[in-house]
Amino acid sequence: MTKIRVMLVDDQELLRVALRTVLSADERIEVTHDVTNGGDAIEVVRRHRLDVVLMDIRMPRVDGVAATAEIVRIAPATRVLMLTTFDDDELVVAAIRAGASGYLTKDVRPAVLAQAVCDVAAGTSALAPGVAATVLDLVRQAPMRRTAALDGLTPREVEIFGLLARGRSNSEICADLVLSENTVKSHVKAVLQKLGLRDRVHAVIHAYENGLA
Amino acid sequence: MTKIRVMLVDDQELLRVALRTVLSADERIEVTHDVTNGGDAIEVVRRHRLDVVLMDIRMPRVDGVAATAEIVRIAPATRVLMLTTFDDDELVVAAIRAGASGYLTKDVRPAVLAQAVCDVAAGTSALAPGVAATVLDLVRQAPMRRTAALDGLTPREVEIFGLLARGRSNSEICADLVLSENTVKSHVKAVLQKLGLRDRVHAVIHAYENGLA
DNA sequence: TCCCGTCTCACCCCTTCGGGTGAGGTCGGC
DNA sequence: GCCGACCTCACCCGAAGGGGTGAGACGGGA
Repeated sequence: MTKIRVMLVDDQELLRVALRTVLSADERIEVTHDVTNGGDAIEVVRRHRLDVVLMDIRMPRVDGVAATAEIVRIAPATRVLMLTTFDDDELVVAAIRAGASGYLTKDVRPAVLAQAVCDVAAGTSALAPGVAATVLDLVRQAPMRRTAALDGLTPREVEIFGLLARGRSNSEICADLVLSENTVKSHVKAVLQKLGLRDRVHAVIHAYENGLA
Repeated sequence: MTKIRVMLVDDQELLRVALRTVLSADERIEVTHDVTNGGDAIEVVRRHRLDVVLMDIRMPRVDGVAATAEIVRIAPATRVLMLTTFDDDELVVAAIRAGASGYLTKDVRPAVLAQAVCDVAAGTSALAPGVAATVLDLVRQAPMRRTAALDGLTPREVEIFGLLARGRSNSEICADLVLSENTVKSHVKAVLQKLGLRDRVHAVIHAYENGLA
């Protein structure tokens, strides 16, 4: 049986050594490469066949998430296992969306780490317990990216948009905000125009697609 | 230090014995109860303080998902760890939504099981590798519950609903389906009426809220 | 066979909506 | 003080949407 070919990607020399020691102790695993940043990792993936890339999410130059996206693009068969010092919600989601097969925190116990590498190599996934909770929460209540797909809107318009997204009619909005219907119509018009939306129906779609609902 | 109080819920005697043996071998864990169905489990939770409920998802009478929902309702501090023979996508999601803190398959290795019990007792979560993949997929591409929040709609109406959800106007729909606008309006009216929706805006909301978009 | 559900279409009516235009008031920065 | 952004409101218009009603055609099940 051939060993699982693993590359380590971490800017910390000490940690790379530690990981190499831990993983090499497992007879199923062979650490074949060892680089310090995402850019180099991508180069290695381009030139060699790898089973698992164990990557720190925070690194100089090309960060872990970007590197992951590129790696899964050029080598779909190669699994990426994210490694981080803490379970940051946003990074977890970003990493998963980028195509990572797992997400572990660095306080993971050696045996678990080795097992996780084997798991992802086998095509399954691995989540650290602390991370799993985060991910489960996301499944429970659809994720909401609070970014501004509301660019250029004034505060009042954002408020109007929120009501539009909830399906309120103009007359309801004017009741909600104690405004004249004409004013509401003005705001709605401004919102649609600024966001380039055809009508309130598309405003609702826009809201959901951008996680504002 | 007090031990983690665990209840086993499984209709298979043999498995309960096995679980009890495995878990009792861990000094952090104490198996305090042992029942054969969801209804009994709920009763026990009502009367006793438990840390973790280890529950089979498939059981006669009250199934695991329903029991989980009830347990987390009446005892939010009690964690439910789902146990199943295979990782069924739908059940995983149902269990998570019901409030389960983890989901393991029965082929889990004893040490991992014990650790998982401790993990969820500590407030984190546990996912079997095979299950983790399923859950990650759900995070990657927004989950879609293909269940019928479309109850009572005819095939044609479902089709119309799909277009409504995408923000198509009546005239666009009539072009899409090669129908007269009057016909489209008839269908739209039927859809809104059957689903109890006020207008197409609410149809869009309905679609997103039920994962049909 | 008849009936019912479905799909199709028509016509009328009224409300809602979106676009256009204009305008008065407030507030903060230059 | 002036200008600009913002909030407020008004009026008009035409298009789109939703409610009501009715009806012809088709097909499958009782």
